[in-house]
Amino acid sequence: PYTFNKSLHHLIRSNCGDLSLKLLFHFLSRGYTPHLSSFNSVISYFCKLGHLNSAQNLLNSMPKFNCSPDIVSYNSLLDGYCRFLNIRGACLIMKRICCGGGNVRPDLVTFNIMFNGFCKAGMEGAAFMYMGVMWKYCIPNVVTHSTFIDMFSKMGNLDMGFRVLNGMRRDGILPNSVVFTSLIDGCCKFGNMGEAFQLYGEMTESSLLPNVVTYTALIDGLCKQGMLERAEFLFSKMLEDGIRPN
RNA sequence: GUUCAAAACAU
Repeated sequence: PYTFNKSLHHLIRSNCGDLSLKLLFHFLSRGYTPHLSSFNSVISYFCKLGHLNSAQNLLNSMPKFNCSPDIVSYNSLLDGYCRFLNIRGACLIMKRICCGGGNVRPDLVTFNIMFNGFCKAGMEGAAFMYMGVMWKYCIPNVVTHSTFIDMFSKMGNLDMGFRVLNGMRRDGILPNSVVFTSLIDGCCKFGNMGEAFQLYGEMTESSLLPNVVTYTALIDGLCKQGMLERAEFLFSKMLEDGIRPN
C-alpha cells in the first residue's frame, strides 16, 4: 500500500494522470485502502481537467473505503469549481464545508480559493464580503494579498494594487516575487512602464529574484508599446541573470 | 506524500 501511494503521486506529478486513475480503481476493486492523500491527488487531478462530477463522486465515495474527506479534499473540489468560474457550484461546496455534517472547517486556503474565484469572475463585491467572513477563521497571508493585487492589476486599478502592497508590508507580510510580478504586469498592461521598472528595482533590492514570468511581463509591455530595443536589452539582461527563456 | 496567487504564445 505504501508503494502504491508513492506510485500514484509520482504518476500525477509526471503527467500520467490517466494511469494513476487506472491504478487507483484497480486497487480499490481489490479491496486495498489508499491513503487520504491518494484520494486527494486524484480529486485534484479530476478538477484540473474540469471533470468536476467525477471529482465530486470520488469524494462522496471515500467513506465507503474507510476514508473521510478532509479539508484538502474539499479545497481541491472548491478550486475546481472556481477555476471553471462555476461560482454557484463553489458556493454550494463552501456551504457543505461550513455547515454540512461538520468534520471539516474552512481554512486559509479555502478562503484564498474563494477570493480567487470571485476575483477571476469579476465579482469584487463578493470577494470583499468574504473577507469579513475570513477574519472569523484566519489571518490573510501572502497568497491572499497577491490574489487581490492580481485582481486590481487586471482591472487596471493600480492605485488599489499599490495600496494592498503597502498594506501587507505594514502588516509585516513580506511580498514575494509573485506579488511583485502581478503588480508589474498590471503596470505594463496599463501603460505605466515607469512604475513597472520601479517595482522591478525594489524587487532586486529586497533580494528577490525576478524570474521568467517577471521578465516576460516586462518584455511584453515593452514590445506592445513599440520599445523593441529596450525589450531586447532586457532580454539580454535576463540571460545574464541566468534565466532561461521559455 | 495531497489543495490556493503572477506572464507570453502568429496562422
